[in-house]
Amino acid sequence: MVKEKQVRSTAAKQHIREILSKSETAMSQPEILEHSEGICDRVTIYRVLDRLLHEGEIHRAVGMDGITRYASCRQCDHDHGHQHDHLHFSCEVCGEVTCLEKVVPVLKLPRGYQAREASYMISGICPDCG
Amino acid sequence: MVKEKQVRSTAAKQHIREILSKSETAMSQPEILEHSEGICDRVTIYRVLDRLLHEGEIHRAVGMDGITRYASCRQCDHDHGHQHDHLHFSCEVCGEVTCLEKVVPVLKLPRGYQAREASYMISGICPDCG
DNA sequence: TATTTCATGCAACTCTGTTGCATTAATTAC
DNA sequence: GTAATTAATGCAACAGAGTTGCATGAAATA
Repeated sequence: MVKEKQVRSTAAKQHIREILSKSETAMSQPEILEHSEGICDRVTIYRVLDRLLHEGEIHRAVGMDGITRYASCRQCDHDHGHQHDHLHFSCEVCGEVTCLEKVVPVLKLPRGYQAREASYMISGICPDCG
Repeated sequence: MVKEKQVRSTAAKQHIREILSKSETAMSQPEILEHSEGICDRVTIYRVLDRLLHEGEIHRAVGMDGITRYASCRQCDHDHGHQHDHLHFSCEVCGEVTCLEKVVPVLKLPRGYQAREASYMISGICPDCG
């Protein structure tokens, strides 16, 4: 019998969830920290993000700069396997990373490879900066 | 008149180029350092990789771990714009990142976005570890 | 061979992300 | 409501990728 770790609702978690759900762009830990008004430590932010990630409330994408950014799940299809395989765009001018939830790359993984997580990132110039 | 910076051939550059061309997988700076037999400093490796990247000899992909890995250009199509938009697979067991040069994701970037570099990464379990 | 200019080594640094541990707070059972 | 349980937090310290400044060394060119 495996004991499931119970999910606890805390102030930090609610706060971070709200920051992400209000954001138009995917946010990194430092960006979240800026908007958190000192509600918690930066380590806590990392840990809350991990939990939200595992609980399926948010997804992440790694930018060309190697920084992980998080975004809440919106248009993703929870009924069909809960995939977050849409494209992300990283602007080289303003630095913002945007979820392009409607753009889902099509590909065929060769035999033998088992996919668990995808990160599709294109960097360039976004409409606002172009 | 803009003076082009001349391309110089050095021992470190040749060595690193050879390491990458012999590798079956995309390599990070620490991995290259391990195979470099102390031929040069780790900072030099970063700088050489930057040069090879700009000269179009190699391409890079950022893994889910946020680490940048480099691979030499082989099957990429130099005659048609020199794109390195193939898929990369990051194994969660052995940690290796492989170029799947034959798998090129198909997508349509929305109007207004200008692409300059792409990084398509799927993590999971590779055929050797599955 | 001398000159020019690029490449290298070294040290120090920045930044993202992680870990250990003692303390605090949310659940649960009573 | 209160005590017991266990997860969450804060803090400090750490790890590792990647960068920068500067003096030195080594290609390429004439």
